[in-house]
Amino acid sequence: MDLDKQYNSKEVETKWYSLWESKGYFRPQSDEKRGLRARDSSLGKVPHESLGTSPERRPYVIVIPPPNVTGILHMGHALNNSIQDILVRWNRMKGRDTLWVPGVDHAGIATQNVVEKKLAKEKKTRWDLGREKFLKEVWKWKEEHGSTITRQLRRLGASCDWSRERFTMDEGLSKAVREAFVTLYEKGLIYRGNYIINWCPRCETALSDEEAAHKDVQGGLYHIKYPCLPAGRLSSEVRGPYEKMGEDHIVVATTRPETMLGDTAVAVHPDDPRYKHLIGQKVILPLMEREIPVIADELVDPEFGTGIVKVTPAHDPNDFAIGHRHKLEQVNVMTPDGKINENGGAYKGMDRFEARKKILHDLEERGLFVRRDSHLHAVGHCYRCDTVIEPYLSKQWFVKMQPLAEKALKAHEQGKTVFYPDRWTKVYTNWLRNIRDWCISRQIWWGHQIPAWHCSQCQAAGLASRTSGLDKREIQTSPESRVPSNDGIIVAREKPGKCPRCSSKDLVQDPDVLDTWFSSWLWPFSTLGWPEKTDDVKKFYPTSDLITAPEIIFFWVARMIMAGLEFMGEVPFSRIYIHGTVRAATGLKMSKSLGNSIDPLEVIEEMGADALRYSMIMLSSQDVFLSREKFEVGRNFANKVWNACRFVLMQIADLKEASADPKQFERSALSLPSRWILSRLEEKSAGIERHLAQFGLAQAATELYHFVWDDFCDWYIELAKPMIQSEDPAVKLQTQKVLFFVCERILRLLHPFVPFITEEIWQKFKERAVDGKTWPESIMLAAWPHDGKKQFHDAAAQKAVGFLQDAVTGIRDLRVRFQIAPTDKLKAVVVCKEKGTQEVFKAFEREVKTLGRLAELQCVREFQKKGAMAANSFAAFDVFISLEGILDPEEEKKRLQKKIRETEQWIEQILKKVGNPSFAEKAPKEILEKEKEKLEDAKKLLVSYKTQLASF
RNA sequence: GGGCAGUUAGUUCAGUUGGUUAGAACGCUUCCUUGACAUGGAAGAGGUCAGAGGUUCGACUCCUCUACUGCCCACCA
Repeated sequence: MDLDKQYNSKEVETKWYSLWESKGYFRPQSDEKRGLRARDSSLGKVPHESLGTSPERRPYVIVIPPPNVTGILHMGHALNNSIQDILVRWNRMKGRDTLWVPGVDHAGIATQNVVEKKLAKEKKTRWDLGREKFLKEVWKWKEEHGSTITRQLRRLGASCDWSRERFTMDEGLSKAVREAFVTLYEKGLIYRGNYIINWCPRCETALSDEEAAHKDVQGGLYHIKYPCLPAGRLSSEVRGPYEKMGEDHIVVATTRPETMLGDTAVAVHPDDPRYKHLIGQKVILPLMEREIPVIADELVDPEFGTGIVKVTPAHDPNDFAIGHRHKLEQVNVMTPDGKINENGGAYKGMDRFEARKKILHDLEERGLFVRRDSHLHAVGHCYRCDTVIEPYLSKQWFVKMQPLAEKALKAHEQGKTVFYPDRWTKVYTNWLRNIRDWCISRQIWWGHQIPAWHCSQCQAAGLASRTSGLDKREIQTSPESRVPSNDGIIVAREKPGKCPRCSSKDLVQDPDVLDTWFSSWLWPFSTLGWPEKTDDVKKFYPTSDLITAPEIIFFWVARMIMAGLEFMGEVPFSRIYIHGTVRAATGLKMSKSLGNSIDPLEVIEEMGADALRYSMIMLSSQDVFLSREKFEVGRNFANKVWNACRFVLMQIADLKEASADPKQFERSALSLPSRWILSRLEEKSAGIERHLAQFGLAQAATELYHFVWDDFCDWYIELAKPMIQSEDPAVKLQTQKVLFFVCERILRLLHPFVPFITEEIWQKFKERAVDGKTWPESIMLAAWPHDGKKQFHDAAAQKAVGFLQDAVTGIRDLRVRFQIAPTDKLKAVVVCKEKGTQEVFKAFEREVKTLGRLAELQCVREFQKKGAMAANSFAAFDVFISLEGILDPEEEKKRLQKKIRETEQWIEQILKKVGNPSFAEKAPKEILEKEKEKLEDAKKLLVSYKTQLASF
């Protein structure tokens, strides 16, 4: 019946989570076939309030950011999912139908890398296995390891509907991907083109702009001489000019010398007076000994470097653009794995960085190397493997983003998407306004293969573009327009039987797969069954809130909104809560590679999931800086709650009428402390509700923490102790009832934050209650205990308990100050003029005596000194204790004088404020009143101090 | 280069639309193994609210500038 002395978090957590899940509590209420959470059935009916006080009738739905299948739960996830779970549990308790769809994405590149690494240990590559076998390996890996993170989410207490768990490679979601791709293609929003993209030579795949992480790198800016070619002096002496070049050269500056092998021009600014005469001339590209023209382009910044740029259209996005304008040849000098190819002459086969060294060396030998400046510049790195990205010309699939972004912007203008906190709105809209096309093809195998088929017949017939092979990303010598090209390509939802043009059956599917985000951006509706017209789609789309970290706004949030608008005609969610980033105490991002990460699972093992959750939430008002000790706050709090409830259960052992019904209380029958705690409870519930409604989880958690610890444990329970000992059985009974009532409500308020411990305790409360059989089976199905009513509000009780707290604190202060042993029972005198205050102390005699450990408490109107006494003064009263033989009068005088000085200063300050004529004129009345009250209080205090001082 | 945050007690942070003598947690000092809890209780010390101006009767709060820290974005070779 009673709680164990020690809270066993591990046991409790496993017990309740499996019960909740097996009973189907995580499923939406509307899944009626399960017969669960039926409000009106005798099982689920809550006696004290009706469930469903929420005016919101739509279901509460959130989409979990799919964690990556290769990942494990890190602190960022723990925070994110704690927040989501709190919101879901809170809304569920408010009676809303709730749905939380969990799942993971297939993390194309990351997962493939993991499996390839495994193969590498057996000295095998994916090519050795071939596509089909390799994919089998990946699936096998996924079956074995892919559920780690979802298991960990359970440990955290996440109340996801696991029966609806999804994976981006599921058949249903794959179908959604194909549908989305084909639809966009048919609308002309997907095209295939030859562009400079971010290429990872290690993963050998294209990356989107978002997947290229730019980092500042201290590199070199190399100055290199390109010999000029005077007209008429050309091919005969190719090598000759180098030696006697004299002034006949120009100097270009570059950070990537190895790309010079692919230079097809040199550019200057058209208005640069230094170089105007060169435009139209030719220079020799050293090492390759090619003749290349000097052209003029606005893009060149005359201020940077030498003002002359080498143009490599196949290896730099700017140069690509310049090359496009000037119809330059594009010479690709690199292989997909970052080596120099056959276009690189003597450097063929060298690694790009090795080639750089060799080229610089060779240039130096020929006297063409001028100098190296140290240069800090941003270099793209693969976000998965951190390899330096190579801007690379290749044929890829793209999504035309502008039309999609415009819809999203319009929706935002109509107020359909709101960011919390508001400042992220600008980040979001700026990105949308400057959006660039999205490269969605990846040259890997793990993922959704692009639903496009190439007809060999058509391509052979020359109808096709210059694509000759599928796997070779060969050089394209002329830029293509961004118009979708149908040549030899058939895009379809399923594999076509034959080519619609030539009826050939020789069709080969495009080997590329889609960017993982191309499936993730459909998540809010693909997980509900789209493109099928399922009941779930109808009922749960659009969803309610999206909770995520800032780094994912572009990757995911913006794209989901665009997809929602495009495919569903409606934004996928209207509120977007961006929470802080979890960092190590040093301020760095937590990451395993830095060795500064804290494993949430370890924290759960050590302190419990509730402790982890509560600590994180309390810290989450902005970026969360973590260290192990920070979790002690939550652990200590959980322990406090446990023990307070244990105490309550012990105190009500003989209580027969324990109930959660608020109607059982008649104010006139209640003691002041009981009236006070009920009033506070109501007040705090409202505050917590207010905070939760606008994602103020940290404030809500902090407010609850202090209410439970300070108000309930430190004061109410302490006040209740003497009341329970009361000889008046009515007082005792009433106190027991209030203890039970308030504590049960606290459990419900706490439940969204600390689900496990509250369930464990609440079940004991349910056993104890007379009407326990009519309570719901689980606290997670109980009603949220705030209904907006103000039935317990009690200003008088709050004021009275305020006096009591002051008096007790005042006495305790005196005890400590004069080092009086706790066992010494003192005599104390309260001096107060107002009758109301006197009555309060008369009513509180027993309580003050207990809490202040007094033998005797007197309450008088006028102060009469009897021997050595010391006092603490408050505006409404003074409290004295006798200190025969302990008090040092001189010390006490000094202290009083100091107090008097302080109080005088305070009064002066107020007078200055109130005395200002403009203040009286302009300040609001309430403020004026407040200031006057303050002044009164200060004056009373001053009188007290002076009276005391005079008595010495 | 552009943008956005932050700067409050020894440390980590609160501080709601300007209006209590600026708060909490941890740490620190003193005391307490009083039958819910030492993962506890009581009391206390500790702050020119980054700096400089401005608006105002009144600024931690609003505005401007400066300094430092952090984050995001950006094609300057």
